[in-house]
Amino acid sequence: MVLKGIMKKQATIKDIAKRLNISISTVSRALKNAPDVSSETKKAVIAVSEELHYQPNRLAVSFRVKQTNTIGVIVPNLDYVLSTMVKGIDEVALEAGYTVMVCQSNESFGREVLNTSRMLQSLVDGLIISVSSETKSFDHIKKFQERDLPIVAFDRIIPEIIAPNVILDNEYGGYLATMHLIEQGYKNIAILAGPKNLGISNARMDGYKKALKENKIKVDIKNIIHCDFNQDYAYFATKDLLKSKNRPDAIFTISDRMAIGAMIAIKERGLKMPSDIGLVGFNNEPMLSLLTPTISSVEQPMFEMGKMAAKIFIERLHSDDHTNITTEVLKPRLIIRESSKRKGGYGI
Amino acid sequence: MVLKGIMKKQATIKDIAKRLNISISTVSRALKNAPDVSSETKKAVIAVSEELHYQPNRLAVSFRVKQTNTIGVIVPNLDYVLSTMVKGIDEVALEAGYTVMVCQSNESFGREVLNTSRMLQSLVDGLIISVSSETKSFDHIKKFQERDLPIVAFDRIIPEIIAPNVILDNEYGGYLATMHLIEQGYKNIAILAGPKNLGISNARMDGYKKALKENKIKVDIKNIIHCDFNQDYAYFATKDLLKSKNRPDAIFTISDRMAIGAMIAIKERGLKMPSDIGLVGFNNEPMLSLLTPTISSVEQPMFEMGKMAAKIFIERLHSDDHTNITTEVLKPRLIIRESSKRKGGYGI
DNA sequence: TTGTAGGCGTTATCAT
DNA sequence: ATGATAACGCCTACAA
Repeated sequence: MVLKGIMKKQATIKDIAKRLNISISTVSRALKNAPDVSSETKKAVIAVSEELHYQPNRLAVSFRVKQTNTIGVIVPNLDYVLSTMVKGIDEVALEAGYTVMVCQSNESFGREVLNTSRMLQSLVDGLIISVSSETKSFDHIKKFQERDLPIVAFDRIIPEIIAPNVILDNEYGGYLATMHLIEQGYKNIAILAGPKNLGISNARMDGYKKALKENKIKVDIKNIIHCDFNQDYAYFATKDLLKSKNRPDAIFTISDRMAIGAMIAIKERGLKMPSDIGLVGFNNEPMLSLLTPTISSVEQPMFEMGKMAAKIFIERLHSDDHTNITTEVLKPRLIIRESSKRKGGYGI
Repeated sequence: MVLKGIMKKQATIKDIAKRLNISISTVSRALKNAPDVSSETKKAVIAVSEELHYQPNRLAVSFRVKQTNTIGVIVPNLDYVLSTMVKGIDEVALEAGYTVMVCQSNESFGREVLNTSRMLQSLVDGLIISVSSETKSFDHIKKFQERDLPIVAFDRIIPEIIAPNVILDNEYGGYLATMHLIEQGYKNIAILAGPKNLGISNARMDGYKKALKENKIKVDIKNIIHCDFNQDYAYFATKDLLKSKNRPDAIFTISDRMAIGAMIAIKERGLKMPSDIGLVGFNNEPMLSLLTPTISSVEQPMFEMGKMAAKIFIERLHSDDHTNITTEVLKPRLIIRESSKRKGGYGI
């Protein structure tokens, strides 16, 4: 039951110094290629350090300089969209010499708080976070600010007083999808939205409403269904929708999982896509092109968003000015497939 | 361009000591509830530490005790299977008070080496890894051993001299799938295997061969196709297979992505599943039940595997005995769906 | 160009 | 029960 430490002791600058009969400060300087060290000593130091397989003790350095070169990343989960975004973060961070530490909150506020506090206990230089759906208070995030550690929020927005955001233009996404359905001749378009208070959901719905209004189509409240981000809920909601007297002739779901649920209900009802009813999802998960019919969807620039978040983060890390809090908004694009395309033209 | 440190200085045990006019050693002891501190001082220390919002500086502690309470996890990517496994690791680690640091190698050996070396530079207490497909040499992993840091490999096996493994019984998975196809009356069963030297692939193929032999079916080398773990390769391979004179009447693919590729080729050829040809995949990704027809697949206990890996890791961390290197083998199960079920009976 | 010395926050080994 | 002090590995004024 004894916790174990390091056995084969790592060489330290002390060892190098001893070997060369010089002081540790000289070694330290030589190792970081300081200008005021003679090239001979430098060479000697390098040689010995290699011979001894010297590796700087990052813990000691971090402790000393109060910087870990580690970025904390917290995400609600690692689904297709988020794991791709994380890959983008990784990409930029690694290149900039930072290590990324990924934690999942599992959409739980408690877990998120736990993660932040662990990270805060000195292991990270800042935080890139996509908050859990439960997160309504941001005290745990503000704690980073109090220590002047940069924060960047991505995917899901948080109040701008707190941190810069990198998000998708969700309204535009909803607008794109709805406009497309209208162009294809659908008249009675329903939306499966997410929970009522979720920003992402409302934004996509706003785009939906905007498109309808622009086309002088009245927004029918019966066509707006709030349900969980979940295939089963979407299935039942769609089932109900299709039973109603004036059933919709198209459905826009704000996630692909919901689109799947809707699709199943549509098929059960014996309706054909796109002729009887149109369907557009959101996220463009790869499986959509494998289904019958293939399903149209709004695609996010996931990888780009991750890269952008990391880029902004690192900029802030290297700057003293933390006042200019910006919100970076990336544009989605629509991928048109069979489920919604009933006119000729140039869909993809 | 100035790197920033911590602004609002965190309280330290020194501050607490000063406030109470006692020594820092007493504070340190009180804080960790040592038996030889009077309960009064203890109480006082706790009170002040709360008032000052004292948080131990983990960096200092880690530096001092040479232990970070962080587990490094390296995976080739964060696809469905691996991200679920990571969730399992997370689960156990968090509960045990460890923080998990996840890095992706992107199936690149170089990236994997970089990740390990960064982690090794003192930030982690050990490593849980699923090696990249490029990884043939294990020196970078052995370095952990040299420092006596525990390693656990999961999902993809590495030589047992190096570390304990938590893997799936891949042979049994291949056996299950093939037996099922035989039971369903298929006679000429092909396998889309992975690259020739990949352990996982060979094991699944061994199971395939075993099932055939048990049923006195000759293993036909023309029915064994090696191709990349990839939808497109599988598509072309299947296309070729179906063109051959004596075309197979069933295909077992060692991944679901490959099954998709095969499915597309089968449909193009105008063959029906399961009547004309049977198909079984591997991994049981959720989308399989959404396809037409739904596709049978071998399911791994992903979450369990993650938990198991973390459990073993933590056991080793707390034990001095590192000699007993075991390989933990978990059993997969077969999920039978439409693509392979042409007899009655109790499939799922 | 090089060396000396102090300190980062904590733990642990001595004393007292 | 408590205190003084050294040490962990490294960096960085300051001094020489």
